[in-house]
This record gives sequence, structure tokens and C-alpha cells, in this order.
Amino acid sequence: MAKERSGPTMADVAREAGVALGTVSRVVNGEQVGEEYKNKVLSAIQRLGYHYNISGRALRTDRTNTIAFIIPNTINPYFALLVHHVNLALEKRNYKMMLCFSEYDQGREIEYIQMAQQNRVDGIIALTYNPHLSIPEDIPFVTIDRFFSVSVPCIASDNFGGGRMAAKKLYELGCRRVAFMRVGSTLTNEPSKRKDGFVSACVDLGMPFEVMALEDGAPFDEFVRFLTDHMQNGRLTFDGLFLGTDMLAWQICQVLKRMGVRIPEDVQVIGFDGIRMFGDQAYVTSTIVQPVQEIAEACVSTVLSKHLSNVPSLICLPVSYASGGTTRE
Amino acid sequence: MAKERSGPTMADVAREAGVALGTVSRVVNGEQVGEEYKNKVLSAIQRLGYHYNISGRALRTDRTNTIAFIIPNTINPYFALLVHHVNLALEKRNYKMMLCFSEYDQGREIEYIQMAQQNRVDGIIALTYNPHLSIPEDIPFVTIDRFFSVSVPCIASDNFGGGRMAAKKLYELGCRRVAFMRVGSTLTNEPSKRKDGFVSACVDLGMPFEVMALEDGAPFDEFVRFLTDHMQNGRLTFDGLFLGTDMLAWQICQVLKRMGVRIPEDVQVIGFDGIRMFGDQAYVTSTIVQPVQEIAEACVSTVLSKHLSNVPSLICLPVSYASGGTTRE
DNA sequence: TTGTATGCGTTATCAG
DNA sequence: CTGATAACGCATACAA
Repeated sequence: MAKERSGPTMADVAREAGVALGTVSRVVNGEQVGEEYKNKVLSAIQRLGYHYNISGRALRTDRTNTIAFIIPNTINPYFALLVHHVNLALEKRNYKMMLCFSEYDQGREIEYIQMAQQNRVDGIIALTYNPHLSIPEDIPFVTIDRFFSVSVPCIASDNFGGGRMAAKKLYELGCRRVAFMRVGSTLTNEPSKRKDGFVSACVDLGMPFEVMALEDGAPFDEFVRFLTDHMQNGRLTFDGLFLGTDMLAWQICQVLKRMGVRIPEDVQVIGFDGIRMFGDQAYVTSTIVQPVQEIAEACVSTVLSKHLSNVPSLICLPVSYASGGTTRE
Repeated sequence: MAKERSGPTMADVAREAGVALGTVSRVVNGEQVGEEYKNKVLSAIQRLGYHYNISGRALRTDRTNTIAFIIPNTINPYFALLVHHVNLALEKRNYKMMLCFSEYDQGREIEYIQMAQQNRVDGIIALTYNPHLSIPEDIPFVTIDRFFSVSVPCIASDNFGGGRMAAKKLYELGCRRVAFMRVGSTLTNEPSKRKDGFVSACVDLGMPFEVMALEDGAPFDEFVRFLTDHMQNGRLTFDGLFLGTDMLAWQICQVLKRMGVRIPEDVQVIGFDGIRMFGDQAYVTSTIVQPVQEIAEACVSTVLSKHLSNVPSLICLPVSYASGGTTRE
């Protein structure tokens, strides 16, 4: 087989520079090398346009400086933000990110885990909704928002605290009768605690509330019906709503506007995630903001320091509140 | 050096199965192998939990089945969409995507191109604003929205046609005095043609128009001043606006609302890109939609078929119009 | 400090 | 159709 596109090798550089192969390797890896040797090698590299072959290095060292990040997609702005910050955190540590889009598909998730193993990645970070995902034991594995077992660290924001925060905020802003709505009630993951926190605070405050959870496949219309069922004399019987995600909050706001309900005058709305228009403009709705950068940092430092087995199995990061025009401030 | 995490190798599988190394390789690669040998190998792979090492293969074959995709970030929803579709197009062809975020930084772009070469990727797709980017010759290279030279294929949507389409649409919808606004006038790339197309159609239609382009670093306030300068008796002297991007369209809409201008009653607004809320919900503004999937397909098929040097140096894909509530329909 | 030589896991060539 | 074996480019232990 003719060696086609493949450029010059270390041996070529060594020959060109009149030094030994090992010396070239040492220069490339920034080890201690005599000044004149170093210069000879560097100029030879320049002349030949040498780029070192990462496969050769990986094969030899069995380390790739790569972390696989499994995530449904990049279209959802929250995922996009996560990808951004995880990449930054990895880059800072001189690691590369191998991005894997599961598209919410279990088969793809499994394939990607295999691929990650083939690529001998140094660790895997995964955000998955797959209830039966089997996690490889021989490779550092960290999850976001899903607790699997004590041996698999889970990073999440303080969903329970966020739920409480939403309820308290609505109360402070004058709400006296509220509701929580979410979609996807089957899988119990960390975000499920948003409801628990909300309910807990409502009880503490003595604030009447209702909960409306839609099964995963259920039609969105059921939310609409829920809302119309709670209209009396053209007015909504709630004066505050907390939604499981910003996207749902936005969708519900659209519905309410069509029903003639004014936001935030008639009903105040709080979502969860902290999504901004175009990624960095105004918040789409008033929201409980997830500390995405901190989550990314925690994922990366955890997956990389896994050889210390003293990492906590659940890391919970504090959230904050931000106004986005759907509450009265 | 102790071989640490590294799992079983083909040699281990061969020993376990009682066959030769080459036979294992042939099974793994799906080549013709006797049925009983094949079964022995497959069950040995199962027993040992073998994963083939992609570095070994890459080293031997000098092919990685990987394309590098260089893009500023994933926070901008248009980029996020592009990433999504490029990945899908690659996956369909059994290629992997190595994603590189330039963060609009020229140094990073250069580093990533080097890294791509180290990784021996089979090609590079880049969306860059770097005016002096030097493009490697020894590797298939495709750009989005930037024409470098005839030897570097450029994929773009029909920006000129999109500009014309916007003008005609505004005219059809009753506008008689319009303006075009954009940011970043220094670099002449394909999107610059949006203005040219718009102007051309305005001239054809005999519709009076103004153009307002902001230099890259200039403060956004200048747009605000431009708009306030065009108020007469509390009314905007334009009844139609075309903006260089959806993000700018959205920003301008915010400004106009604060000024008491009603959209679309007083002024109709059209953006460019086709950004949707949360990636897949309603359009953020009325807009000229870029055919993102087709762009991604074109990038991938072009970068992979580069060995045929008969690819066109500029591929221009048709855009479409979509209403997003900022026009009267 | 520098040179030499070996092997990482794989594919491909060549005999059998 | 299968078995044996030689590279691929690199890092590193060891010798000089």
C-alpha cells in the first residue's frame, strides 16, 4: 500500500536534522534537550511541515487526552450551553472533547459508549434519559442530572432548592394560588425534584397549589385543557405558575396569551434552566437559572480526578433566580 | 510501563478463540471468514469484552473517518443548528465529527487546524471570520459563507436572493419605505450579499430605502440613534425593516417596542437565518430561512468527494421565507 | 544529554 | 480460506 497523504514522520525529521529519532520525540514533547539539537530539530520540522501523528502517540501511551460527552443534541439551547462550557473546561486542562449526539436514542447511546471505548477516551460525561443504560466499569463515568449508583458520580443543580425558590419567589411577588406543570413524569431523575421542592415550599407557606404532570408521549393539548378548566369568568384561577423547564414556560405563555390571559399582570410565570434569547441576550422567561459553567467544571474535574475514588456520588450546585419579564418586579 | 487500563487485544482474542490474529481482524472488519471460525471469534470477543483500538487501525491505515468542523461556538442557535445537521450528515456516511470551537479567536482557529492535521482527519469544514486564515493544501477543506479561492469550495445559502426576497416580501405586504440594517461591515463574505440583493430589489420595485451598517466594534446605541432620528410625530418613517440576522431583528424589535412602535402594525420586520425558539418551536421573527440541512449535506458531500477535483468552488443553496409574527400575514 | 531498539494494536501481504 | 509476519509512527527503557 502506497503511503498516500501521510506527511513526514519523526524519522524523516531526524534524518533531516541529523539527530536521532528519540531526540525529535523529546523536542516535540517539550522535554529537556540541548539548545543546538533543539534548534536543528525545530527548523527541520519547519522545513518538512511536520505534524506529529496522534494515533502513534495514543497507541504507544494508551492515553488520548480526550473525554467523550454524550448529550441528546445541540439544538436545545440548554444542551448547547452545556456543550460550550464543558468544552471550555476541558480545553483549559488540555483535553479534547469527543461530542456524541444521542438524539434521545438508546441505541445511539450504546453505540457511542462503545465508540468511546474504541477510541480509548480517558472518561465519559453523559446526559441521558435512558433508564436502563449500562455503564462501563473500566472507564471514569460521570452523569448529569441522573443518579445511577454511588459508584457513578452525578452532577446536578440544586433542583429541590430551585423548586423551593420558585414557590417562595411567586409568594413574595404576591401570588396566593399557584400550579406546577411539567412533562415527562416516568423517569425519576434529579430534575424531578423541582416539583418536590416547589410542593414543600408551598406547604410551608400555606399556599394552595396544584400539580399537573404530563406523561412523556402525551399530547400537549392536555395542558391546554388543564388551563381552560381552571378559567372562571374569563380569569385564570391561578395567579402564579411554575414550569419544569423554560421551554415549557414559554409554550404555556403562548397558550395563555391566546386565551387572553395577561402575563405578568394576571398570572406570573417562572421556568427553569436559565435560557437566554440567542444564547446570550435576555432571559426568555423569568426563571431559575442553572449554574451551567459550574456544572461543566464539576463534570470535568470529577471525571478527570476519578482515580481518587473519594469523589462524592452526588454533587449539587446552587441555582439562582432571574427575571425575564413574566413576573412583576 | 505497565499497561494499565488497556483492555484485551486482537492477539488475546485470537488466543482465546484458538485462531490466528489475522482471522480476528477479518471478522472484526466484516470480511469473508468461514462460519465456524467467525463464531469462535465472536464468542471470544464476547467473553473477553474486546473493543478494537481505533488508534492501532488509524496508525496502520492512515485513515480516521473523521472530519473536523471549525465553528465559533454552539451558543448561537444558528451555529448549533449547523452542528446538528453536519453531524447527522457525517453519521449517515459513517464518519465522525471532530468539533472545534474557535470562539471567534484566530489563534484558536490556527491551533485547531494543526490539531486536525495531527489527528489525520480526512477533511476540514470551517465557518470562520478570520480574514487571513491560511488554508492547508494537503487536506480537503470546505468553508461556509466565506469564499477564499477557487481551490477552496465555499458553501453558502443564496444570500443575494434572500435579500431580494425580503424586499419583495415587504413590498407585497404593503411596505413603501424601508431600511436595511446590519452589523459587521468590514469583512466581505457571502452574507454581505444580503444587502446587495435587498438594494437591487428595492431599486427594481422603485421602493425608497436606506442602509445602515455598523462597524464590527461599534456600540449598539448607534442603531438606536438611527431609529430615533427617523421618528416623526411619534411614528417611524419606515414601514418595513430588513435586518442582517434574526438576532439583530429581535434586538431591533425590542428597541422599537420600547419606543412605542408597534410590530407589525406600524412597521414590519424581517430577519435572516431562520432561528426558532428553543431550536424547534416558532420562528423568533419573520425571516429568510437558510437551508441548514442542505448546507450541511453539501459541506459533507463536498469535503468527502474532494478527490474529484471537479467540485464547484461556490455552491449556493436556495432560501425561503417564513412568517414569525413580525409581519402582517 | 543523546542514541538505539523495542513494542503498542492493527492491517495487509504473502505463503500455505 | 487461514496462518504467520512485517510495517505504521511514536514513547521510553536502556545503553552509550
